[in-house]
Amino acid sequence: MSALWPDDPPPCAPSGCSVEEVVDRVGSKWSVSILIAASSGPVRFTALERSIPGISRRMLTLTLRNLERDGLIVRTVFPTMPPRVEYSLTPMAAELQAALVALVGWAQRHRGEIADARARYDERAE
Amino acid sequence: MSALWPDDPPPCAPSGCSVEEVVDRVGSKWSVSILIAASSGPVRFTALERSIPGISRRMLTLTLRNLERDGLIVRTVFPTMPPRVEYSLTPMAAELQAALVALVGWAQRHRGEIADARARYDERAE
DNA sequence: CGGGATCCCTTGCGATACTG
DNA sequence: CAGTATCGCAAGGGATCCCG
Repeated sequence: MSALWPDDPPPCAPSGCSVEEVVDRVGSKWSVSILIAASSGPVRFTALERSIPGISRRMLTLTLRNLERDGLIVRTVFPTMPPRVEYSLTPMAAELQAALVALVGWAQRHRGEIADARARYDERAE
Repeated sequence: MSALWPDDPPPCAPSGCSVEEVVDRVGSKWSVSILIAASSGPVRFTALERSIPGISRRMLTLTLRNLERDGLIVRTVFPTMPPRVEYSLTPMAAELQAALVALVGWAQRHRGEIADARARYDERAE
């Protein structure tokens, strides 16, 4: 077998690149918002809806279902009247929090820098 | 002004939630792969293409343009024949690396757990 | 309160072909 | 080598209405 080309970057990770898995899981528009909003303990549906500006009922439901499917969120139904449903993070998702917080922190620190870069790029292209 | 509802989770972050900005920037299908592949120093177009399995020429170009626009990647053209173009991370992107690596590490550690959760969820729904 | 069902439009993205 | 151009589909996601 031939050796890898010397100037090629390593293929993302040893033994199979799971980068796309991350993006598929966390890259949907609302996943990160929901995971962060749910990190402060069990949260109800409506509370989530209020704390995430701009999200539609439909996308909140869909994203919650996907997160539940992936084992990141636990859905608990209290059969009361009116119904009460609580969402909370699994231990696996709690572990993810640190990375997510780092990511959001980075975005906030460099928000202005990015905006400037965009403006310059767009102006230059006009 | 009324106080926030006590049981509402905090709105993602103090002073404006930039969570969606992060996701928009990093959440596109190939961004993370490219950023990681480019972290080992200046990389040429073709080298990137080889090290990211499954990416199309079109998406590589488009994603690189977006990353350049956001100030995450610098594009350097050497006017030789044949042409030679190198891509490298900006300091801002280098700072992002740590968070990205953490994210990928998390995905790899929990890959099996997630697959299991999915299988159980799907079986239960059938 | 916590959703599900539909409609519909925008976009991401792959495939393919052409170029300096 | 390092792209650009065009086509076309399928998924993502918003709006709206309905329901137990």
